[in-house]
Amino acid sequence: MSFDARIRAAIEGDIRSGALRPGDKLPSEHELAAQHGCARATVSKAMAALHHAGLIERRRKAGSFVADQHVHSAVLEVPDLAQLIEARGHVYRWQRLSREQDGAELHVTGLHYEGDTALALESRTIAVATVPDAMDESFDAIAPGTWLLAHIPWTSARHRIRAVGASAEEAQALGIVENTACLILERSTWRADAPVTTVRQVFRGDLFDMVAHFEPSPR
Amino acid sequence: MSFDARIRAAIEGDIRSGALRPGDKLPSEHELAAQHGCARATVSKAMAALHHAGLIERRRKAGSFVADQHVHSAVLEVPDLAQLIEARGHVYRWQRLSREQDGAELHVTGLHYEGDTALALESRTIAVATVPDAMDESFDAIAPGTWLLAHIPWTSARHRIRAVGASAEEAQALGIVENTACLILERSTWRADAPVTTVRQVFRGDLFDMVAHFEPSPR
DNA sequence: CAGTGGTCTAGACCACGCA
DNA sequence: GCGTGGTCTAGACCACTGG
Repeated sequence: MSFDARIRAAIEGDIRSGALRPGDKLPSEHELAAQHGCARATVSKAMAALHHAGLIERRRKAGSFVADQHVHSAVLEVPDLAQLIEARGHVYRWQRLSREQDGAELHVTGLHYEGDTALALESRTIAVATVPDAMDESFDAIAPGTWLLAHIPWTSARHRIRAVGASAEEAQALGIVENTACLILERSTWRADAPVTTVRQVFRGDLFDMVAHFEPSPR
Repeated sequence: MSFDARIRAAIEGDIRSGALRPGDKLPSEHELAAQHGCARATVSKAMAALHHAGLIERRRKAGSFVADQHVHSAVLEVPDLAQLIEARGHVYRWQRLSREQDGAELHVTGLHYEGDTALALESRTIAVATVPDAMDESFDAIAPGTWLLAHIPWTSARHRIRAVGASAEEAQALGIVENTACLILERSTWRADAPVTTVRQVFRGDLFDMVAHFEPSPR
């Protein structure tokens, strides 16, 4: 194991086991370098990684300290529906319901099927100004999300997750009783501050959930 | 700006703007060092950061490449209810409903209030073996989650998010109609592989949602 | 002011994996 | 083989900030 990994593992272990508690002061980079018999640059790299991972706080002149606990963020797995459904051993299918152009916006709705069951209802708006190629696409055979992933460069996104009773229209499309609890995922996506797409997916609450992990460790 | 940040910004900008597309090859560390007039170690640090952020892939002998897009994870903000409610300008209150010890497990249920409205029903199990101090705590005035944050060292956690219609008991506790759509957050927490606590929180769907951000950039 | 982290250099050696 | 990234060294200077 590299010095880098060894130093990180040693400190992370002390924090996890409780030997080091939040607020405790760590040795200086100089001391750690001497202890481990390596150069300060190597210690610096390890400490930077621990800092980046949120395990420690660092202050010039004062030193490095074990960070306070903060269970307030987790890595959410945003599902790629085709992948998710096939991983479950079922057949994925996209059925387009509508496609309308309204000025600079393209509106597409459709259903994501897991086998013969409608799992999610999607309504999407695509900003034609940012993704002009979308105008030439029918989205008849390919889901807009899949198509967009392959056609637009990097983006940032904001997700909102809620629980809502299905409306009459939503219930009918999904083949469930009105007012059944559904998980709503709304996602807005940007490319360098230009809006790309906004999507609302209504999932059958009885068939779908989301999972998120919180790992305070640096991978 | 440091060389490190300058190099990262240059490459990230090219990726974001679309000048560099997924799969494109980046210059070698040697070339980048020459281009920017700095040492290879500095380039290496910048590239390692871009790799860690998921923007590039690196293969020995082959070189570095712009990574494929993958919108499949996001940072979920797991709410600290007291903070969240006070940020909304309301008064937060915890009301314990029950506390029972069952062998090595401590079971606590209660309500999280936003002003006079019950926002969430919580049922929690605490592993006494991992957190013995919990036996001396009534959880009458302080929510178990808040208490645990201050009393246990670092943990990992798994979250599951679902939409479910409220059961009769849940509906009564929350003051809503049975079968109303609710957001369920289940969280299990560990300390170094030892279970700490499992909690199930039932949120009123009409009053609560969760937000997550996806940022492909390094911070 | 003195000690800390933050950054950088100009080398070096190694492991990997493509040609 | 040989170019690539991965890691490391033994220095150095600077910026910040706490005592």
